Amino acid sequence: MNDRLSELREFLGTVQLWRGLPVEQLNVLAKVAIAQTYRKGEIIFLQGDEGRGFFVVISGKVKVFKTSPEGKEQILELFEPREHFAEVPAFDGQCFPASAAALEKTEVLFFPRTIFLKLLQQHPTLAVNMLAIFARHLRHFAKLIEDLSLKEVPGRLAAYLLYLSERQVALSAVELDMTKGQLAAFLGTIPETLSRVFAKLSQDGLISIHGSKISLLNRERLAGLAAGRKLSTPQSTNRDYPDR
Amino acid sequence: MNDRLSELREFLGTVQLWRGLPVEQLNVLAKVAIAQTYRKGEIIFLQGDEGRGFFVVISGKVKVFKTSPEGKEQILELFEPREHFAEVPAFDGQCFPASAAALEKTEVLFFPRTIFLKLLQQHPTLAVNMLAIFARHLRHFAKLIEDLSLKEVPGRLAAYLLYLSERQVALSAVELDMTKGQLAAFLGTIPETLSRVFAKLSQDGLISIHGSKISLLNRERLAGLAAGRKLSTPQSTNRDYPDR
DNA sequence: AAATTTCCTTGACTTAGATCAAGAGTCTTC
DNA sequence: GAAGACTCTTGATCTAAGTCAAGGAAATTT
Repeated sequence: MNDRLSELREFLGTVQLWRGLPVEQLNVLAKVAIAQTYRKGEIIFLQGDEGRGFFVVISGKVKVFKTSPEGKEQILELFEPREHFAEVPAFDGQCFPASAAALEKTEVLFFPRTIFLKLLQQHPTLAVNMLAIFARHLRHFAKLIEDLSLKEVPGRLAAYLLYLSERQVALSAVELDMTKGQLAAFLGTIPETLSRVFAKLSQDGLISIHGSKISLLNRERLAGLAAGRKLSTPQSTNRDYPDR
Repeated sequence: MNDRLSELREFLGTVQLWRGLPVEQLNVLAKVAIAQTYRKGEIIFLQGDEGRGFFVVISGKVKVFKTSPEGKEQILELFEPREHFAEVPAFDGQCFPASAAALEKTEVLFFPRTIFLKLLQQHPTLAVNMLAIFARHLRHFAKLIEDLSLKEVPGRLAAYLLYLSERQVALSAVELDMTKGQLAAFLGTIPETLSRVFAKLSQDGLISIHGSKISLLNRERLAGLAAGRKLSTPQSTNRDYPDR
């Protein structure tokens, strides 16, 4: 067993989807995996392309997104090392329902659909892993639909900031994990609007901004916004439930 | 084997999820299924409720939806006889990510989570059925996100009318399968706006309306709208590509 | 470190679509 | 079949957010 292969096998063992797979199978996967490198901004696949397989991120960051004819973009999900994307087309053999591009220099492993399907049949545990992954995506999409349809941009931003502050350890400041332009596309808006909303929340004393570091000054009111309540008059600060 | 049980078993055999399940298992399912009836408008569960199991529609129609604090509603999916919903909470045991209500008098079968999980472990084919179902939902949600974020209401309506005309046999007229009010919530808007958009498309000669029957007069331009192009000046009718 | 590109912000303006309100149809149901 | 209750339509108005344009701040390249 040469070095590169065993290193690869070790990496594959840490990927959600393959959890519980015997070592021999990981070795098989390590052999059939096709390594690909993408430069910043490069397209990995386009919506409508034939879905020949799926991808695991080794390093870098990938966005899966939709675009309108006018050029507006909606990011569906972001993927970081050890995460995988495009499992649905790999599973059902239909075309990619969205496009994917590298947000920075990115290495991925590509797995052809055939191998994936064979493994899925042989190892029922894989199907359960897959179900867990699909279930997570479904919950995420349901949340995104709710945000787009029922919340305004300030609410979506507030929800995202609170989500970040849960994920990150830091006390009351969060660090944006993408550019503001990308965040705009993620929240279903455009950079100009996001910029204005940042300014508004800052003015109203809910946050303060230092580049990509955002301090959350009033979690109650941020949570209110995130729950769909409109930004109310400041009045007494720090009330538990701002008026609707 | 009494009559009601065998009838139930036969019905269960026609449900996607249980496809390929041996007859003995269908009998087990028929025994544990809990029949429930809901009146028109009645709530089946609310977003946030504990997900104790999932549902198969026997008769009637169910909407799964989200609501904003202000009362606006977004329908995520509609379910008709033989279809099932709330599989995700049944699988992962977390709370319902949306609410469900009966649109008319509806009979459902409820299956407790425990039985569902046991069967899933014993019959790997079920996991594959489930994956196919989840994959379909994911594609549907991705489409809905695209519509909400990147298309305007006329485009969403045009896409829906074309979808109906594919599904229904009729030549150039389609019959709406829900009230216009429900359609509005399905398309991410409100009845007033939908009504105006119907009027606009009718004025521009793309459709003609007779109650819930809609004739599609110009599929090319409807398809253009659905693809995200703006409604252009009528000029010469029936051009393949209206100017953007 | 200067230069070039990318990213972000701000201002003035436009617009799609929501809100509020009032009628007009339609369908139940008593 | 009259009464009541939904459902749909239309008008007037409002507003969140998109568009267009320009300047400034960062970051990357050479």
